[in-house]
Amino acid sequence: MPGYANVIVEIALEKLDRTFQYKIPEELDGQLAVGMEVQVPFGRGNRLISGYVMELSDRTECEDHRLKEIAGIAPGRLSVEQHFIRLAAWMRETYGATMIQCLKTVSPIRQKVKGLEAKQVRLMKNGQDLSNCLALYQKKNAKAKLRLLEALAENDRLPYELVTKKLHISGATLRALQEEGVVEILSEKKYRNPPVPKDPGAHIVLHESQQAIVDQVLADYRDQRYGTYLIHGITGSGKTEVYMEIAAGMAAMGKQAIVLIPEIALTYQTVMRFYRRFGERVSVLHSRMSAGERYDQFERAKNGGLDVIIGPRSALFTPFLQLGVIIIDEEHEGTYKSETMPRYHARETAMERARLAGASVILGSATPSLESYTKALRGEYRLFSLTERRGEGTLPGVILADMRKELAAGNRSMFSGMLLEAIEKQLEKGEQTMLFLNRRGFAGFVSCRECGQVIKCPHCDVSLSYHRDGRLHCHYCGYTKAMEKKCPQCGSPYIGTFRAGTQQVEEAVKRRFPQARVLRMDMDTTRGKGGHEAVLERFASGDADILIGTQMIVKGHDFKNVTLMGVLAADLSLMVPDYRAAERTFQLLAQAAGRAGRSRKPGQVIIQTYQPEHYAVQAAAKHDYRRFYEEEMGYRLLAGYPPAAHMMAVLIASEEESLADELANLLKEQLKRILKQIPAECMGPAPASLSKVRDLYRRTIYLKQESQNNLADIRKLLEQYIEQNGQFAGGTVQFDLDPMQEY
DNA sequence: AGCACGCCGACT
DNA sequence: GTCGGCGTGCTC
Repeated sequence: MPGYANVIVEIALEKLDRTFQYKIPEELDGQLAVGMEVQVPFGRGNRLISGYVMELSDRTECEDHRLKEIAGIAPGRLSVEQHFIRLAAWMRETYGATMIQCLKTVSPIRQKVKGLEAKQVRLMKNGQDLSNCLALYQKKNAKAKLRLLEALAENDRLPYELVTKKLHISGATLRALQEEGVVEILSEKKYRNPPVPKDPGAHIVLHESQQAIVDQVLADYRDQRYGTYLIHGITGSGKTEVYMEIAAGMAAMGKQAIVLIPEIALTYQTVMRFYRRFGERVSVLHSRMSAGERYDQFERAKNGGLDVIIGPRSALFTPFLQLGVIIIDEEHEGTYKSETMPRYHARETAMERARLAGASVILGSATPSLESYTKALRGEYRLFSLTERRGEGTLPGVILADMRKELAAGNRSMFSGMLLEAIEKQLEKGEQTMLFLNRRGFAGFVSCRECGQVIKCPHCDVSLSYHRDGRLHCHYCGYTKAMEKKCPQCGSPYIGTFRAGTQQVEEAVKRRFPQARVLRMDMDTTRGKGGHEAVLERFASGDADILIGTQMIVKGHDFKNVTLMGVLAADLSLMVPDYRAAERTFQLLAQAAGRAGRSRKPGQVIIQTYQPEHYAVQAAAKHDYRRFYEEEMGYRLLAGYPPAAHMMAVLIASEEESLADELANLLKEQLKRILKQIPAECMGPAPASLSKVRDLYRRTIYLKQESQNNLADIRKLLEQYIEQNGQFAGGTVQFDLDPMQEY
């Protein structure tokens, strides 16, 4: 039996990102396990605080006499906590962050104190009393107290943070003042009501291909085969119904389901269907929820009050005691990757949680990520395909409009003749049109409007970006050259950065079709609560003939009367300097192409492009995922990009530009030494694509290696180096495994 | 975060 | 000298 336990203490301070070793007393021998909550004596006063067991061992690095004994096991301990501690440890190992950061991400327990309480300091004296106090402290030379009272005399309530940080009042001084009755420390609690469920009890009849998936997953689960399943289902093939039936099957066995969706606001319809099916037993988390509301829902989940939870990434950490399945809808979406530390991917983390809990994972998408599809082909995931549309809808016909020909024919407007004609007809028929402006990656890439050629980095096969210094830069390797005056391919002078926004499109449409009623949906028109839904409701109710928008209009909304989808600048996102550019483009186009004609009326899609021959455009137009996959995978294999290999971005940031460069070079030098032991391809340092953000100068280094473990080892060595080197105090270094975006 | 230690100026 | 206040650093 191990005699020692490494415990991480329950203190909301990141400086304590380490474990403390305790002796295990005889009476607790054999009762402790990793993840358990325990009471330990801590600090000089030996006050009892709670902590979590991180590790059990029978050896110690400390001299034995310095170690204290664990006082006892915390009451109300639960096995979920155990999973969460292990999950946090896995995240730290995989993505590189502090244990505290990982624990905070994973466990609502740690967040509750901070999230629920907004601490304030309030003055309790006024008038004569106050003057007396001030005089007294002046006499006693109590400078800190005086400083605080003067500040409070002007404003009798101040946030706790401000008092301790800006006014430099220590906790000890504040407590003394509270004892004297001069100030009061308030902690405000905020609770709000959970969302209200609506009309439960609807039932669904599944198509046999759908039923087959449900049966297989549930049968495997009953046989304790907890696998991962990828459902590749075209838009409208009824994936959501499959999810609901699997969740219902789990609920019947007393097991719970977590359903992850990319953005709650964009999948309102999906959420409503779950409400109708599960009523009180389902809860929805969304990003606008306060920490308190979220915590309430987690409590409900823990107490057995829920069968299903739906939410974004963070819903993955719902403390269900009998987790049966984790479902990830639109698994290819970039929002599943966290942009703050730890930079975890919800898909991978879901697998780990499922592994710990003994649960199944369902991934669903019309356009699976290359990562998932590759694993499915290798047999690591069970692959299901749903190839038929539910109901009467059929896949719309897709026409490509070659914008180079339009230009050659003298059409310099943003609409092809074909699209104008089609819109005209729609207006006559009284049917609705959506215009999708693919504006992802507005970054200043440079393209030729005659031949469609994009200027690329000779070393990296990504587009070069035009910077304000008038030169072209590669964000991966740092290569730079002067701006071209003519197209290097065809010599055309019509070369430049591409610019177009939804506003310009709206104006152009209004000019061309003054009689049409036009709605625009973008960041500007949807700002504020319920902005998306308001615009979509208006369009759905027939308030407008044409809806213009970016990404957000192609996701998850079914409009019965929309029979034309026009895609402007389809290839815009092909030119983003990112190895995932083609994948993103294909996903967006395929989604747009599946959007129109979702009722009895047949739909039509017109895609305007400067590169009609590009495989991402071609495959999307033909609704042919497999063709896209083969081409793209060939490219990834050739260039060594994920999923053919793993990649890690090292992000260096500093307020001082020279220091950012210095640190980047220092890391590169150290990397060169490390790479002698663990070989890997290394690119950079280079300025990040947004080389200055919020007054921070940013530099990047990229690493490629076949094994994820090797990258993790390199990261650990770099972390060690950074910790030992004092020069890194003026900057930050972050690591991002298999980044979803360029930096 | 909380607690003790040690430094520093003021006062008997 | 000594006392009280205040910043600093450590916590198995």
